[in-house]
Amino acid sequence: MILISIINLGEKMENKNFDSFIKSFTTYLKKAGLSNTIQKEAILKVLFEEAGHLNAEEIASIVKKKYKINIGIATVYRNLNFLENSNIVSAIVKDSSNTKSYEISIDGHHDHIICTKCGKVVEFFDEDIEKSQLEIAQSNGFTIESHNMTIYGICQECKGQ
Amino acid sequence: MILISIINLGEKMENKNFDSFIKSFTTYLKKAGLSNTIQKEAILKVLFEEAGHLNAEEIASIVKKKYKINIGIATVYRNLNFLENSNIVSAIVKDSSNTKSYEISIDGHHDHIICTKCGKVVEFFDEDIEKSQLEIAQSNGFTIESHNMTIYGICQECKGQ
DNA sequence: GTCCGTGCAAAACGTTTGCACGGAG
DNA sequence: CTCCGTGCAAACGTTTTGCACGGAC
Repeated sequence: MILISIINLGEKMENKNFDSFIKSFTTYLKKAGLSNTIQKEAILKVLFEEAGHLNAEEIASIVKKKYKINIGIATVYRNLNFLENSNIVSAIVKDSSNTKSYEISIDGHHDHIICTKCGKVVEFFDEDIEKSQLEIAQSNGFTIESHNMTIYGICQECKGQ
Repeated sequence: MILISIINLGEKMENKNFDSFIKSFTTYLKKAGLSNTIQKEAILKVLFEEAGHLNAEEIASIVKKKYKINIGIATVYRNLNFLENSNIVSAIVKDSSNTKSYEISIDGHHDHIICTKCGKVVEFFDEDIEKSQLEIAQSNGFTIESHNMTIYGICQECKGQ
């Protein structure tokens, strides 16, 4: 039941601006008996505005600089974990490092191509791959919860050099 | 050039027994100016025989118990990194923990479905997904180096409970 | 004798936890 | 007054690094 409202929140986020997103978010928190804070909002705003894939340290640093809010790294991790479990943000691991990078799920689900040279991340969504995954999981008796589809390679610019 | 011989080694490994595999491996090391050691062989043998997805600690522990070889965890990591870069072993991350598990690439490339409840790993290979990935990468100007396709879900047995 | 790979221990890294404080209801 | 979320610092688990030793050539 909680899961349903979480997923709905994720879906409702599409095509909205940040203010209305925060409104839904606060409502969601209240329903769960939790309260919104300036830190939670700042983390989300950074992910919303930077639109990149940021790790916890980067988020903390931007929050401090841009919004002059004192924020502890533990708070960032606590909130990112909460947001990830609520399907509001999603995490990817850029190869070679063991660091998780996060992005807001506002554009709906997509997968990633990452350049192993410059780190550039390109997003894509492929209906066929999604369908194949579902079939594979089903034929193996699995119910899909999530998946991670990341392609690593060299981008055009880096090939040119 | 180094990369080519590495990839060839990976391909040549299919359908061979461990002895001939080690022979190719030693040749590959010699070409690269490196030497084989009892530790390298033991790590590979464990991955070859156990056929599961083992993390560094597990590999070290099995090497010590089964082959009575003293091996330091640093050596295991050093060799696993080398083997991964040489495409001889590949790593997956079982969700929630941040630990890498390794498997030998002897059966050729495949992807994984992991049960988030019991940790069971099922391997699969899907021609259509592979093809789609190639097309997506190309249309974005990328040359694929590798990819990670992991589906997380609940397996039949865990659903039954 | 030189060099490379090792074991050990310490360090580094990303992340989580314990605790006391402060602000909201 | 209570409770929840926070900052800080310490702890944690995984992985990497520095160093000295020993064996292969």
